[in-house]
Amino acid sequence: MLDIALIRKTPDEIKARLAGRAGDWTAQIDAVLRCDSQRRQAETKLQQLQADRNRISKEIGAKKKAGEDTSEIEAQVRGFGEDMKRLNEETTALDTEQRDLLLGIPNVPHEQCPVGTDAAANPELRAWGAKPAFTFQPKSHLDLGAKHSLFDFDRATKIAGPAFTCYTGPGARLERALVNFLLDTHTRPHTQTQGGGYTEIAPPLLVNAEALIGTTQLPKFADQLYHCPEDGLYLVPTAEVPVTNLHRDEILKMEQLPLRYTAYTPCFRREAGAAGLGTRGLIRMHQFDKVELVKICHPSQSMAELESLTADAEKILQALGLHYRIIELCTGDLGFGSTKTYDIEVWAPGQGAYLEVSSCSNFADYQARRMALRFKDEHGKNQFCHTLNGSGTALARLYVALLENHQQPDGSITIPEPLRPYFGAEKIG
RNA sequence: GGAAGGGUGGCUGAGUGGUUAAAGGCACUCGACUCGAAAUCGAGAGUAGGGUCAAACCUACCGUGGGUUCGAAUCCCACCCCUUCCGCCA
Repeated sequence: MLDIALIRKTPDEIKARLAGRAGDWTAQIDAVLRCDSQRRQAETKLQQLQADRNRISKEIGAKKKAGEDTSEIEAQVRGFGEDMKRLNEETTALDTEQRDLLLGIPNVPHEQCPVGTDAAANPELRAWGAKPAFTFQPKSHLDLGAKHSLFDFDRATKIAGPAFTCYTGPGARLERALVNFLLDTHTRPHTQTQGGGYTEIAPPLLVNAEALIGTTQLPKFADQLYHCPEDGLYLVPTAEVPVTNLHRDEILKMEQLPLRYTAYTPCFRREAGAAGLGTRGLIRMHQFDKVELVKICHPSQSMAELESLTADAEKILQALGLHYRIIELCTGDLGFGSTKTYDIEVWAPGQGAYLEVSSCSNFADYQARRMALRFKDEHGKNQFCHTLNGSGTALARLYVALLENHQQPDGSITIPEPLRPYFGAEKIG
């Protein structure tokens, strides 16, 4: 969430920076300012009363010890109780209201973020490789999967429902090979050209509400989450949630930064109201695998870390010989908590379209403030960390791109060189 | 799921309803002593909110939330977490 002190100090600047986003946030900012002023007023009154009571109560203690009569002074302070109770309820309510309001206000876009109203205004920053030239009409991954029995949508629908799949035989092995290849790539010792250096995490797949509030999925996007109400737990929509929250409510040492984590998890999303759900094969499903990259760093480093995070995700696509492009999200298309985001889109010839396989974002201190994630700076002061994350990469769509880009005229699929040790064969079919 | 025990600062560990402004110890920071260090001595040091140019200062925080009381770490209630044992279980 945004810093209330900053909103109080420069409300017009905050409003101006939020103006680039979808929706009008002016009223929301005014509401939080009004609430903040009422809250502080009530809080000051309450504290004044508490101070008086503490002083008098201490006097009573001293007098009793001295054997003096205290009935008069006790009667005097007895009346404090009701006023304090009322003021306490008032401040608690205002405090809750203020937090709720702040949780509902998105992050301010970074100054460098291109201004625009929707995805059409997202600039393409660069591309790698080129669309492969086929001497035949390239097939969709659905046809290729059916030909080689790589996955089974019908039976997955029978046992779970639509928009689920079941990988089978070599298809399941390919999925597993990709997971291992991605994790190995990100966790190997870091080098400037090859990336790496992330610590592998295998987190819980069910998380509590506090964790989801920390990374902004709650309270605003509750309808996208699978929920187990009896236990107060939610299925993770992305490893970002458990991994970023590892250090929630912690004060880290500056020397620990940056922390770089990678995690493979399945991701569960209700996709309520989403177009194309269950009709485009592996492209949009309720459950998909993903290898996530998460960084927690010093504020001065977050922009540089965003560049290297994106580069680390790109290396995967390069290693697999897949053409992709980098899109920067404009202010109107930016995610709720993000201040700057790059999307990586891989070419899928069977779809004739680019597919988003990674979204790399710098959240600055927005998530850190929500989860009280701080570090002690060189002056011994607590500062909020900056957090980042990006897919490295989403598996299902990478799988689509792999099949569709490396398909051969005879319908077989060539496995890219770096993946062969993991898959155990040079091709499928 | 059942039973018992326990949750106090960075760690450890006291704490009969009223100088708890949380003892003592360890670790830490600064200073003194020293050529330097160790030892010793002295001082300081938590988090959050309010307040201030900055301070001073005020308030809250002893697992969490309620309650009793003029006053709660301390008494009462509910819940959460940890440990051990039993049950169940990959």
